[in-house]
Amino acid sequence: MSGDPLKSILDLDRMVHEPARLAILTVLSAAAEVEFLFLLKVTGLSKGNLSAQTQKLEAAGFVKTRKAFRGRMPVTSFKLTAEGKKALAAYRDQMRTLLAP
Amino acid sequence: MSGDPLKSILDLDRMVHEPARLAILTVLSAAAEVEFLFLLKVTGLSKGNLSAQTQKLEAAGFVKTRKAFRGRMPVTSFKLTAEGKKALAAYRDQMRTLLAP
DNA sequence: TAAAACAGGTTTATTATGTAAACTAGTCTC
DNA sequence: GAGACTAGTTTACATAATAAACCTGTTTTA
Repeated sequence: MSGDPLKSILDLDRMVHEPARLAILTVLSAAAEVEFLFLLKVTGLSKGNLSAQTQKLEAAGFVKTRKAFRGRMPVTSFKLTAEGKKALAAYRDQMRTLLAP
Repeated sequence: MSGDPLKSILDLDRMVHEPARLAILTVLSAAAEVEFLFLLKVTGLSKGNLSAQTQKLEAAGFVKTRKAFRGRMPVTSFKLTAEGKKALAAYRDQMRTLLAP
């Protein structure tokens, strides 16, 4: 199924591979929906970085953003799309293969 | 032994994490010493990129470069240093931990 | 109720980084 | 000895991540 496992390293999905985004995706993969401030705490990213990275993930089609209000305060929530789940699963498979030998 | 596995994603060693270098290190970890042109073929990197990345790995202390001649032609060879082996092993451990849950 | 402090983010600006294209020094071939 | 080739290196460019500053609205406090 797979080609050369070594050259496949160069094909790693950079959108997933970047540590900040990998952390975000990992959290999202474990819960149905997650709020901005929760992500902020569990990942330890800065607000600016978290905002930028989630926007990139959304632009890539891996994450769906939902904006709402709780009382009068804004709340932004994220969830993985089907495509995002697929991409993360593929990345994990590739990484496992690389770590195996 | 480890702290929060999520936040540890952000501590991934970037010198190892970069795909081009991860490919190089992976090859080096499987052989005592490896030549430039061999690396070029098995990794599929461009010459310029391979040269740049091996120099970074050397500057980081992960790789030792040896320059010699075969006949009259230059041959550049690389091998992992003890520090390089340690860094790669640590990276693999971290990645395995992240993929486990 | 005006001012100050805070919440929840976003935008802009600054670095750093990876990558490719062009170059170099020397060798081989015709 | 002119041109092509080998084995790389250097430079220049384009992306990218990160931090700092900013913004809109809300709550607190004096």
